Amino acid sequence: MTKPTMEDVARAAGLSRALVSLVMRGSDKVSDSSRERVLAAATELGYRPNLAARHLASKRSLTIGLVLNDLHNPFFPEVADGVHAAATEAGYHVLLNSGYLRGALEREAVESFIDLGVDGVLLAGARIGASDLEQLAARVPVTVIGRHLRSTSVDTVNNDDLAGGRLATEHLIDLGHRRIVHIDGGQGAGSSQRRSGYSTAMRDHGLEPEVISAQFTEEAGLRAGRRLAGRAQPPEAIFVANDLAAVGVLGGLADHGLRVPDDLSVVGYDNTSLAGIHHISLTSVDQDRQTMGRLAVEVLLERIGGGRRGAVHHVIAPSLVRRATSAPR
Amino acid sequence: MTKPTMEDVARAAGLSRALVSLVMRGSDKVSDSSRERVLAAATELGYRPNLAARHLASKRSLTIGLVLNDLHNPFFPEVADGVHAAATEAGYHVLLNSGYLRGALEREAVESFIDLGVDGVLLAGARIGASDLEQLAARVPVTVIGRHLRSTSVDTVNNDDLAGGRLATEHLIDLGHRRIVHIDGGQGAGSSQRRSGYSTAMRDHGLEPEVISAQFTEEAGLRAGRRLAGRAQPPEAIFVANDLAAVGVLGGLADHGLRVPDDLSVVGYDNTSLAGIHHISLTSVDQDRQTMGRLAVEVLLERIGGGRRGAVHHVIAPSLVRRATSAPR
DNA sequence: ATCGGCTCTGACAGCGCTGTCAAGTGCTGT
DNA sequence: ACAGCACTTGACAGCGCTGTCAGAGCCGAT
Repeated sequence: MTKPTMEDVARAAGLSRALVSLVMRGSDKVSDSSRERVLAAATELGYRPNLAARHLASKRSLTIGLVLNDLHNPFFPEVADGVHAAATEAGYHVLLNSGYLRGALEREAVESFIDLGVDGVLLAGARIGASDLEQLAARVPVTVIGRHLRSTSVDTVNNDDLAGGRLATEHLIDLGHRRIVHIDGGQGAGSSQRRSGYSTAMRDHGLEPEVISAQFTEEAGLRAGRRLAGRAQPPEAIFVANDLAAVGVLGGLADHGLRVPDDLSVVGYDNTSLAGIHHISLTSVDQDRQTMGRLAVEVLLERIGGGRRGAVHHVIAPSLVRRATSAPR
Repeated sequence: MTKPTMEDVARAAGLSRALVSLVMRGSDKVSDSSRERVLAAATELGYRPNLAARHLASKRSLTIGLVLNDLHNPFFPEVADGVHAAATEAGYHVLLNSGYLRGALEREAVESFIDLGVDGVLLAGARIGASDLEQLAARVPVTVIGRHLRSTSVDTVNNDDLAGGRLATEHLIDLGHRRIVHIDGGQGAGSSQRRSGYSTAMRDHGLEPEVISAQFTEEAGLRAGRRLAGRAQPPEAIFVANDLAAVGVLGGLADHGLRVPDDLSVVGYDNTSLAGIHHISLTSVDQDRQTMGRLAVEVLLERIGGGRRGAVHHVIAPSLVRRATSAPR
């Protein structure tokens, strides 16, 4: 009933506790036959090393903590998939926590990871301020996903939001649209880069950019969509700063009887599961979140293991996924 | 740079290590002044108790593990919200992990929680087999959310799927529909109860039930929707076993030019964020997942603390949320 | 017979904390 | 002045493991 310890395994295998410890740590100084006997005894007893004790003694836990800023946002699960896959391959455990959209809870989540003794922390969509992040990085290796930072101690993994903004815009221009409006993401991560990608693409083609300021929420998109649909002359196309807001925009347009893509085209950003839903089928800019998650783990483990000093800032190229909401003029 | 220990705090406060330990454990045998000095020294040094050490010594961790079966399903985040809120109030930490939709990984997630020494495990939407769950429950307190089990050692928290199925069906009947089809969720949790809720409600009103078997996925809904839309005489209304599949159904109907709710009504189940999206606006049966999460924590803590023997099976009442996909005939 | 080389043992200290206990310390009331 | 009380101390064992080390045992090779 009580959990078996190393002692128990050693006794069952008829070998010493030290040897069992060596086997558990994967030492190569153990003969195959002994290893097998130990392993057999361990599975027999259902033995599993006590991580708390192991960590206490070894100062490392082979565990990394992943804090997702918002569980509700379909952006994050896929990042988590990538993180989980890469970490598992490297022999690390992943602990998850959510910031529940509040910076304070996010901090608390990170602190509790540190208390538990994780070897490193991954923050996806962090709300925590840049200076707090620096302080954090002094205590534990930190990698931030989905937020651009000019830090020398915090590694980051991002997609190229500038290129993504340009990509979306040029797609619409290629389709023959000229009056293209951008609904932006306010203070949201990557929002300003996406906006300037849009603006420069427009200007490069001799078009006048028009930005409507909003947020990364459905509600904000809905309002913006209604506003645009209510105009005497609605735009020919809209590039929205993320999928959630884009779906809101679709709703707002539908309220006014505007048909997508017959009357106008809409492009989103992030290519979340939402965009892929057949009933929505939103053309969107994809950032390969799975890869971002993997990359983040690699970078983090590098820092944990090698003690790299300088920060690494990875930027991956976005791509466009064409669906049913964008069509030629 | 290195993390401060109790020793350090004691020295800084000019008190003994034993006293610091008492303060950290919230003992009432400490004078207010000493308590304050200790606390002041602790915050000064940025001291945080090492959870691994604490757990090792005390045999309890004040931590519970929450395993979400699938991060991608919008059903779960809200459960997590409730769990987090209730656990925090009770002074417990919550560790999250995902089963990434695979039973084996789910098992692994639970095992790693146990290795870490959580005081109890919460499983939301567990894939793990019933007998495995029993075995698990012998090792650690377990509560399962969103799955009906007839266990004497595992507590459960569910919504009343039977009543929910009836609710959805009667709503459609009340609207004047008679040829109402149910698209079910196959082996999915609660699927069979929802199905029989539908069937009995139909029969109670002298109507003939018709069930199309599908799954809890958008893809399955899409196929079923297309199939129904292609009929010479499509049904007047469809009750779909969950929101994701219902959204698929909407897509399938739209493909065939059927308008919702003008040509037929659609009702989903779960009232996920998907249903609330304006552009979708799906009438759906709501299970109060936040409350379910809270309840699950209460039940779990009861078992952890009191050592209750028998199992508790909570069932909460679902409610209908009317939106734009259902209308009078 | 001797010498490594390999494998294994037993012992020990230590990780940071809990939990218990006998033995203080200082203060109060009488 | 002395008991009684509330608080504090120091000591110790222990949680399950790591990590290191001297040394034992056994093997084949020289």
